[in-house]
Amino acid sequence: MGENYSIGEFSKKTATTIRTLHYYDELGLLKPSYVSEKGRRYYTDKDFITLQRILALKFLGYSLEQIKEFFQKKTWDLMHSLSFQRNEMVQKKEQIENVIKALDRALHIVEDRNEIEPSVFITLINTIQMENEQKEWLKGYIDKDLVEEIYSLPENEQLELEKKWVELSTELKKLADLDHEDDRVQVLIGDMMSLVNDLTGDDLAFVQEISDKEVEDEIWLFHSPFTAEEEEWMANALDTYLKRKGVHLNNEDGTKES
Amino acid sequence: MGENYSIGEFSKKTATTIRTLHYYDELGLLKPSYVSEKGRRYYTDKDFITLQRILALKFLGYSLEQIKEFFQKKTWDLMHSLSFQRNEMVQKKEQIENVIKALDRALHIVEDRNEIEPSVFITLINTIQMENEQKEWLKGYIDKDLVEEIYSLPENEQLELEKKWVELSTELKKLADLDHEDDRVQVLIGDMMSLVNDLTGDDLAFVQEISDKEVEDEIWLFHSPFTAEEEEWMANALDTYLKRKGVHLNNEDGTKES
DNA sequence: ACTTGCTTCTCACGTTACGTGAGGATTTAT
DNA sequence: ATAAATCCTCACGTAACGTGAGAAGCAAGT
Repeated sequence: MGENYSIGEFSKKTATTIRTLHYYDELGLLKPSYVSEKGRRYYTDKDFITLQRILALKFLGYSLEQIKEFFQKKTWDLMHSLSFQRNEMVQKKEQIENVIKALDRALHIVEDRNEIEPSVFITLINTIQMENEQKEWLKGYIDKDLVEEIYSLPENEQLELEKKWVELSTELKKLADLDHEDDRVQVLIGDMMSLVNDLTGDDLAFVQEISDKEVEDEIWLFHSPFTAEEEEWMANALDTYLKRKGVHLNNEDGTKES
Repeated sequence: MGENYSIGEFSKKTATTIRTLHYYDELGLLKPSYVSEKGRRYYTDKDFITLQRILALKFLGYSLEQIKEFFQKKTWDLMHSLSFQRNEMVQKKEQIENVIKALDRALHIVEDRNEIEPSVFITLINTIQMENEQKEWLKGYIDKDLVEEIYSLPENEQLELEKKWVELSTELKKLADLDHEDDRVQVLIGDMMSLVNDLTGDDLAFVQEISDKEVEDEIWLFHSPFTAEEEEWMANALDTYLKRKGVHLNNEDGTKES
């Protein structure tokens, strides 16, 4: 009951390490009730209660420094303190949820194809990570409602789109040594475009718009998975594609039969 | 395009502090493409891509050390790595959710009564924190199904019970200088008992059972909000209560009218 | 050439809550 | 008394930078 425990006994009873008790002593958070002449620490039941307090507050996410203050201050606005702490924790939780979401999406894409281009992978993560910033950024370039629409896709459609995008990007990178007018390339470019169309409706022009914008002074928000050379190659391929498409459209508009 | 950026320019473009870039250089994570004779660092677009990779992986919760390894290793089991990371994050999330739950319950109790006995408060947090450990512990003493039943109460009932428990504990502590046979004390003890009854059905004996158990060698899992003296006082009050109740019960059993 | 002013450089200590020895003193058991 | 536990006090290590301190580099104006 009213016994004195050596630090070893006390640490076993409380499932706390000796080092931790030393540390709390050093901080002045929990001084043992009795210290022998030659410096040995002895704890009592009273100290146990103090330790419980410390552990409880630590569990709630307070730092040892804050706990020390609580112990010293007479007045402690519990209500305010608790709800503040709650906010902190909720934020942390949301942050973690974002990470989990990103991991899930990455996993979904990686699951069948165990190999993935690092650059494509990184771009994907960046896209997920900066979804919100990107939303704001994109709103500067295309219609706001459209942006909201893009990001309000149902979960699984989003996943499928991402998957397709990864596949196409990967394939395109593989073909980067072919001529940009090669049919295989043009097919992929076409697929890429129709993927974009799925998102943007039929506003093909928006692709051009975006690529023409000035971004000199801004922070580099994201980069494509393609190198500078690949980007140029793709730009050419895209030009070719649009030209042919234009012709094709004209054909359709003019004479229905080729 | 293919420019060289000073560390200041680069840090602005990438929204990364200079110190961070210094640090990554030191770790060998991101060495600037070019270093002048007198030690000035100059970065290029290639470095930007590397930085993006670092940031993306950091976002997913990897340490800089791990990221360094990823960069060095030829083979990188992405699938396994990602799902492992997912588990880690989910655990973290659950931990935080527990904390939030505890904060919510504490807030609910504190909300009207802005003042609360520290000892009562700590006990409450401990109770919440160690709910699972307690469940296992209690199962050693009372019926397992009963334990499950206690903890499977609907959310709001749980909250109300806790609230009542805090109120009663607080009131009891206030009356601790009165005689344990005082009627006001006995009323509170009665309330406490009926609260316990709400949880345990009519098994009054279980209170006795628990208090008689040996706990000498075990880790101290929890403590009551009462001091040693208060506990003795309460034990006496409880004795008195049970005795009177016994008489009363006998009365009821024997002669229905007093 | 000199001064002003801005940028960058390299130490190097501070942060948080302990973990992990090192080396010596003290207590307990035999 | 001697061996075996236990405990003591330094004191460095951790992760990812933040934050000066003091000195040097660099472009521009006088």
